[in-house]
Amino acid sequence: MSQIPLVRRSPVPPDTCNLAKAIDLIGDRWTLLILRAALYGVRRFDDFQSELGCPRTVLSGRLKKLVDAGLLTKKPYKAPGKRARPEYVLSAIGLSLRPILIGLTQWGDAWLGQGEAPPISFTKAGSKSAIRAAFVDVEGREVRPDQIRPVLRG
Amino acid sequence: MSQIPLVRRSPVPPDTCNLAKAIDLIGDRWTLLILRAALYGVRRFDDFQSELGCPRTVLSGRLKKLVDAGLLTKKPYKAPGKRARPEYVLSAIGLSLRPILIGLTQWGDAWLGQGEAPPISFTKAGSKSAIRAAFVDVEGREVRPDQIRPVLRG
DNA sequence: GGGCTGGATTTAGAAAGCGAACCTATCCAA
DNA sequence: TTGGATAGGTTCGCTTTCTAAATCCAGCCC
Repeated sequence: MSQIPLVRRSPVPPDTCNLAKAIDLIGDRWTLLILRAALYGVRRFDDFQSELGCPRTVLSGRLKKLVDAGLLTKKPYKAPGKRARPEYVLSAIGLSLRPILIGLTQWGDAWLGQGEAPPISFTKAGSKSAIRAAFVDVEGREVRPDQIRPVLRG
Repeated sequence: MSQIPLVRRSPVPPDTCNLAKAIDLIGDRWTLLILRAALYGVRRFDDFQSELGCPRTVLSGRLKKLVDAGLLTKKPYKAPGKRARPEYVLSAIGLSLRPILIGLTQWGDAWLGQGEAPPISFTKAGSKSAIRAAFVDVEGREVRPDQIRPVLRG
């Protein structure tokens, strides 16, 4: 079980913590659902809207925020015979959230799935066995959770 | 860059997706900040409150939700000469979110840290070199992001 | 008993969420 | 050239949630 030792305060105050900053930026229901859809390949306003079922005003605001933050890039596309419209494409910053959201998916599969087989899983290209989120050292070897030690700077 | 192919709809509708369920449960600012603090070892109502600076009513509600969902366990503690009070301790379910939040921390360090050295990092016990969140196959060997393939059930 | 302390609830005003209707620019067809 | 269809986005009221501050409540101490 490896209990975490009791503290009265976290070692990194929230206002200098990059986790807290990340939570500020993407830590709300609609933003996370937008990123989920984007990572599956959704790119267009109305597709997001019908996927999420959220108010258009909220969607519009969230997309703007994500573009401003650099997670999404707004670029025009043009279907033949249609007018040009903007498309919201994940940038490298946004794409790099993929492991985190896959990790959260697997966490949900394990604990919230009510025993059902997960609707989606992930494998290594050319293999059939599942992969999972974990920690690795510099050489890419797994580090088990009880081996993890936080190190404060300074 | 490996662009994600355009889709009009995600392959897993949000209402059967365990990622969406996870987002519903923990995908809000305060809940995530509570879990962050809990993973650092914070356990008590007032400590959470002064750590987060959130309204006590919100904190009380969120703690209840997390206890109901089984991420936190409420158990009494007693400081000598004080009355017994509840403590909110992470369960195995809650603890298993650690890789995800560390992953998000490192994502924030990489993209939101404005070039500053991260205030906290993580190493393997007995080592000095940093570890990072990644994917591994069944044998515990790293799988690089471009090697990941989603597989739909059925 | 009376103060102290740490959890937790009440209340009233501020902010964000919500659904539906509307606006706007472009392409196509008549 | 006018009219409709379409996709992106805004405006408008209404409801819910968030917030801050005060209050409550149960023990433990003296």
